[in-house]
Amino acid sequence: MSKTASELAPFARNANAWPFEEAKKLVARVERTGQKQVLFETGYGPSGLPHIGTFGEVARTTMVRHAFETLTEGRIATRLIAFSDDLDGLRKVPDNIPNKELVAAHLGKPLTKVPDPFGEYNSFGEHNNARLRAFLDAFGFQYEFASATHYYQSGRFDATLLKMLARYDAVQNIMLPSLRAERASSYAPFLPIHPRSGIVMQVPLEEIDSSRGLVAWRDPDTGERFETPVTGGHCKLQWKPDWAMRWCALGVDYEMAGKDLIDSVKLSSEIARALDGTPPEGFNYELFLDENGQKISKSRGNGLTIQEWLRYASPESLAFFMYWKPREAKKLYFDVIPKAVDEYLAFLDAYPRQEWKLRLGNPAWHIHAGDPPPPEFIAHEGEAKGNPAGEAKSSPAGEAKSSPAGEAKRMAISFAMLLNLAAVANSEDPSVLWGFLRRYAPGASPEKFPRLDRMIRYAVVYFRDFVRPKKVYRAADEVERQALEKLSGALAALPANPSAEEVQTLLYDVARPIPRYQNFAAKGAAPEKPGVSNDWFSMLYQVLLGEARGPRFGSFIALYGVDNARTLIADALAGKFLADATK
RNA sequence: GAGCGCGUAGCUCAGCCGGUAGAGCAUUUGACUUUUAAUCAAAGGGUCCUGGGUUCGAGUCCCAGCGCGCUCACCA
Repeated sequence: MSKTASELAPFARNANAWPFEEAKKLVARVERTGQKQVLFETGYGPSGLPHIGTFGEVARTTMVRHAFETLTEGRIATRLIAFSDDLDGLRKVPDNIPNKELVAAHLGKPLTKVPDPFGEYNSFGEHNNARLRAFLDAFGFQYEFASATHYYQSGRFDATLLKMLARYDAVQNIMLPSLRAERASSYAPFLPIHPRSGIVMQVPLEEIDSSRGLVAWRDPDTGERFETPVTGGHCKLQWKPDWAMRWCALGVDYEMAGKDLIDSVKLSSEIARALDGTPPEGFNYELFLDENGQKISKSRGNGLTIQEWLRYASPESLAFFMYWKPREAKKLYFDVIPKAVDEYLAFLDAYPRQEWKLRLGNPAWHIHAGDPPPPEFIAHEGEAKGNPAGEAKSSPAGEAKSSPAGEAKRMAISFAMLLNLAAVANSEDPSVLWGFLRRYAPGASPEKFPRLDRMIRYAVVYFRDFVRPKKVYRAADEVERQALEKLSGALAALPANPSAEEVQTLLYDVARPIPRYQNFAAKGAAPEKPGVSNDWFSMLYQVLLGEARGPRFGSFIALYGVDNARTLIADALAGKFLADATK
């Protein structure tokens, strides 16, 4: 299944999947500079609890990183740092925290100086950092964490900070034209941290003394004058200069950013050049939109949270969503989940059959760092082939016949199909869905198909939250009511655990004497034994399941359980579903 | 105003390095289970936004235009 690095590299050089296109920019950079290491960066703002965009940025950056390693056959070391801007001043109290008043008393201070409202860490900043790391760790991302506070205070930025002070005018010449006159008059790239209050000050600078490495400013309240070194964590930088300084000080080679930051990247890049640095490679991905085409924002709470996605589908499907068309504005809301799941599965399914050229363009390759798991599929007719883990692995791409001769027809179960099944079965019980699947492939089981089992569990949750509320039930009229009551009674009289056939026969027998459902044109119908029309079954679906169509009803009841079915009938007749529908 | 993106079947979209327009859903028809879900088979349906250009050949590349959407221009 796998190829050695040197065998893979030629394919990688011809690959045009976007992570490779990005990685090629880095290869060119490395060839230009002769550097032996490449540094990737992703950054996190101070408001910073991890969210779906955080996942996307790290996942995408990781894909580029892996593509780069493939291109260079692992000869160039790579690192990814997750940089937290925890020295930024806290601008407002977040809504979603306890002890707001405790935090409010520290507005304006660096996050690492604000007490932790959750009482778990030394500071709010450290709390957020811990959350970020836990989040990234949960997905198994490989990264090194970096704290702005720590980096500033350790002196790691000092040399670059001093350089920026020396190039103060150049930086201002870049920044000022981008600002409105009003803001420009007071703008300074250095934000001194007030030696007494600890607040990150946004004040005009009275003096720039690069020989002594400090800036002079005045407290706007008291008028007191202070001189503050730009080094050692006594000054924070404004955002765009900060970004530039960090790139230069750390030697960042790659950082991607959303399209809303295009102008910022441009300005920061200019500043980086003014510091004799080379801005990183990178690209601008599109923002996600909500169902109405609006930008997703944490404050507005529109769109989809990562927790919500993961309630309905796997992390891999989310990674697929992030891989797919990063430059196009995509809507991110519940409806896209089933499609993302199914497309991911389709790519996973195709992977073993593909040649390497195609494999390197297959999202599954990028999502799984070059080693996608084998697809699961169940087989029709009698024996389901178990999961072909070994089988798929041992069959090389080029010669992979779709299936050995005589093997039953294989079928990948899609999320859409499971949702359909859940809808018609009206069930949140995974074992009911498994029951339906076993009718198709008797050998199938959760043990043999763990991923399918997981998907079924996701599907029933999705069904419960999104599909079931859309069901349209109708009320039974008098004839229908009597028929259903009769059916319920007849079901009760059946022996325990009836077969699907028995129930199906019962259904016909119950309907046969009812004039509305008689059909003399039916196959095998006779005057003394009328056939049963479709209307009977249609009524069952509409009244009991809220669907226009449904499963073979005898099979359904046999799987669903006679008692459950009788409860279903009772509830329907009691108008329970109607009441729910009008809510 | 600037930047980014989009415009292909009724709907949602795919179309990689130019080579006879595709899928899913929807619609219609058929197969199968005592007629009904899933599944399978088939059919209908397109001025690829418009106009130029390059080319033997353009949905695809280039230019211009039209329409739509988003982002930025205060802070990160």
